Amino acid sequence: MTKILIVDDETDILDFLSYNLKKEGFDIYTCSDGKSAIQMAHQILPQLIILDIMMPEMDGVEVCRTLRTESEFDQTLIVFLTARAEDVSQISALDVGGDDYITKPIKPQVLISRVKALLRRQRPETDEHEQVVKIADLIIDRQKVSVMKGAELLELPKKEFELLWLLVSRPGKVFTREEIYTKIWGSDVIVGDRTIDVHIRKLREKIGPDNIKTLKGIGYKFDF
Amino acid sequence: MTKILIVDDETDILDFLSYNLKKEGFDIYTCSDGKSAIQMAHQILPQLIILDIMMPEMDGVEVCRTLRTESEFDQTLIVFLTARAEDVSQISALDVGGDDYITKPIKPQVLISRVKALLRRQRPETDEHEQVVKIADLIIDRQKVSVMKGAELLELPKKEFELLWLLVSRPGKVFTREEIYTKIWGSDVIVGDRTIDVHIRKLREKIGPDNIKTLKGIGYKFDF
DNA sequence: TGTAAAATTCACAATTTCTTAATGCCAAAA
DNA sequence: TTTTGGCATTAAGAAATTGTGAATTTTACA
Repeated sequence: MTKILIVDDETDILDFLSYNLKKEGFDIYTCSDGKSAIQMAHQILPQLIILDIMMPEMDGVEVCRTLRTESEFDQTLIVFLTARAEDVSQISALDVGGDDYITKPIKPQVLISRVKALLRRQRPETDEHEQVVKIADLIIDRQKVSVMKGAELLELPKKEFELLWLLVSRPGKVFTREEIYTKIWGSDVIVGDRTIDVHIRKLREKIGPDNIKTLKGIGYKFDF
Repeated sequence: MTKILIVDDETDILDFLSYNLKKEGFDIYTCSDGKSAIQMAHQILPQLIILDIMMPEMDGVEVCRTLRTESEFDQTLIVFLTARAEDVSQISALDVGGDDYITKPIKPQVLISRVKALLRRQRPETDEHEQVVKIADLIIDRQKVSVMKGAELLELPKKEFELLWLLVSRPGKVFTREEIYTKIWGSDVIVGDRTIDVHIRKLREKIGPDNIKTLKGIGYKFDF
């Protein structure tokens, strides 16, 4: 079931959103301030977080920024609630790692279709806790750290596996070198420019040359 | 898995309790004030709640009283944390519907045995894991702590057996060293870097070299 | 309390994986 | 056509990780 965490200091809005989304079959969690939101997010690990921008103490943008520094929330969708369409904070909100925003007053239909659209965009099979991804002619098992290519079993070394897992986590998405560095090596490790190329090459050697595409000057993506 | 909600305004204590209980395999949720505690309790529906009595705004006794008015929490165990054994609030705490109390300073052993005792009282029977596993050319019997390899009977020493049992409990899954440590030694025991290797080696000596696979930088798995 | 088995440690050896550096290749820009 | 920027390829050696035999410490229990 899709878990959604809603954060707003106004109880009315919390109730309103909860009601409408529960009706659609989502698993709703609520919370009324930024600090608890972060705590809860860690425990719930929701697929989507709806964040009011205007909140006392810690506002939505701040919460988002905090969550986005943690790799745990890489895949978590974050939607902002904002009072007026013209609000400048919308821009900074999306800058900070938000995926979308919804303006008040909220129409249930708009809310629901936005939420569904976002979730649809999200990788369908790889449900946060999902440990097996089937894509192209590959079955990638996170727990077994193994890849089946057709009937053949591949055992990739750690870095290669992580790289593949990253690319496959969002098929079609282009990962910049920067992203790949920070996610696989961590931002404090410094490695040369060719390191990623080499790993990409080894992956291609093993899983075939067609699935991993190079976009010159931009990055790599997994295509299928 | 048993869910435990811990409520305390002091982060140190929260961390301390979380750490010790997680180590025992409980599913831990935390929260630092009474109001959020009630909100979370509804969403998590934990089997047990550990409540600090002294908290700003809404104290533990108050939280307990509130929860006890709802039938949803009839079966929920509530344990109070209190600073001194003589604290009069203990009495009112238990009056109010608490199941037990623990006094600070908290000793991990006391904490754990209290919690387990309460849960044991609660839960009549837990169906244990399968006791005999047949895999590859092995028949592994948990109760007898013995392994048949073909027609040959092996009697493995405790640690070796536990390690084999762990690996075999999820064939194919890679267990990191970290996992192996915490599951077999417990995260508070410190053993050297080569200890696992040595046990793996002894296992391989006895059950044959092919079934236990090393994934460098990741861990070990049982393959078949 | 003595003793044997079990568990752990240690110092290296053996492997595997990762990174780099040098060079080639290609397409787009000058 | 030449230059240039960016990626691919390769092989080599660094670095990280695991394996091993023997020694040492612990533990279980007679």
